[in-house]
Amino acid sequence: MDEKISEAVVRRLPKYYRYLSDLDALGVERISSSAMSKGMSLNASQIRRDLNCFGGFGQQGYGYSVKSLKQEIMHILGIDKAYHVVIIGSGNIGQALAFYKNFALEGYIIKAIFDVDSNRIGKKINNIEVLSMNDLETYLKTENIHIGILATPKGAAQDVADILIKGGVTGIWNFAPIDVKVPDNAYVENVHLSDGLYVLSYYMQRGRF
Amino acid sequence: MDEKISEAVVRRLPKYYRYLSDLDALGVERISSSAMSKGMSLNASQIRRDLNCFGGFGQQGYGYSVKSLKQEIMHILGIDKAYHVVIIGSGNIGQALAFYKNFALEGYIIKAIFDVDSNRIGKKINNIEVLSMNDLETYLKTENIHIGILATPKGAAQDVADILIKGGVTGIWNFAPIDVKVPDNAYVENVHLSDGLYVLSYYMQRGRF
DNA sequence: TAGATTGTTAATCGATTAACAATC
DNA sequence: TAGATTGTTAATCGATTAACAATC
Repeated sequence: MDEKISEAVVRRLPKYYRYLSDLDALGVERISSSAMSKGMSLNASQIRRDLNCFGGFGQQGYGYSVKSLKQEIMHILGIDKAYHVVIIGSGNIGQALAFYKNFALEGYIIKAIFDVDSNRIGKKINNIEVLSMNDLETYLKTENIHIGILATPKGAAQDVADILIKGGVTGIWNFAPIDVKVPDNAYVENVHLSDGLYVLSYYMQRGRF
Repeated sequence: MDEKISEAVVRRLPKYYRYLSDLDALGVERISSSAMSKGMSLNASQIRRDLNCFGGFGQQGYGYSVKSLKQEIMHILGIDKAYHVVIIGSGNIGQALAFYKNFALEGYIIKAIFDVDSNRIGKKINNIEVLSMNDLETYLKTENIHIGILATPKGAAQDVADILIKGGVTGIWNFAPIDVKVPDNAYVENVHLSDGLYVLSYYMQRGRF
């Protein structure tokens, strides 16, 4: 339970969360690891092992309570609390994320958008202010921001990340096509959207083997 | 060389491609696996092993030619040719993707956007026509489309995927928060954007261990 | 040639799966 | 209690890393 938890396990947690949310929405109350196994195309042993990294949530002879397991995973992922977020860059991706309703619903509250383009500064996107990049450093001194979303061009990403980290941000969700580096006490999730398109092209061409 | 190539290897290819593109842009002509190792934070053995899945691109005592290795990887990934693409759904994500200039530059040519919203049908987004979902099936009969990008709500995703596959599409890039299923002769890349945000939250809360 | 670096085999490590005793 | 299903240990599998002979 306090062994180091592998990234493979962590990356399966959102999948469990999604699956359990769906079950819960359908009114399903309990589920066994073998039923989950079928529904999610994962091995039942793996599911039990994954969950037991965090605690014994099941009950022998019964299975797992959908509602409480979902709740546990929300808590493990840390998505049961509110985060203050800024978006840097109001281009296509920045805008799409600013408009994405689910973020607010799930507690990721977008407090401001920053951009270098003077045509955009002062405007609002989905009722969120667009501020000047020049003011980012000062802004971070007064506001308590947890997460920065990088939607800048490649060249600016690392510099902006540095400013965010210096300003106390501990999580960066990076959409720029470059691996941004952060110190050990912060964390970055590099997205690399087009990598997925390349992998898709690979399999379309070569088949699955 | 004709062993089954593991998905782990395939998912590293875009990373190699990005790194080599950067080197090439900087005018670097040759690189050794150990230099790549440092630049990419990957083990040098792993790099040599990965590349040798596809052929012996290096030269003992010299290393790899940046330009030709980049070219080889482009070819392996199948991104050295043109793909015809349709986007389904003209919401936030659909629009952002429609506006994304790099796709066209890299040979992913967006031929049309489909939507159910009559307010959007007939309009243009970044000079690409928005057509009615009702016409998708017919459209696919006359046009040769390789890739469908799903940017629909969750509930519609699987149905639309089925129509795309029936219409001859072999690759689906799915942004809807659900795992879409396709037959064995097609391939789907499920994106699940918010999973990354959850994983980010996890590490922000728990640290890396 | 001597030095460098690959391609590849062998060793290690970690993740997945199977098995089963514990227990609800 | 009997049946079901977990939690967990042991076995297997695959991926990563190390080592080194081949060779440019």
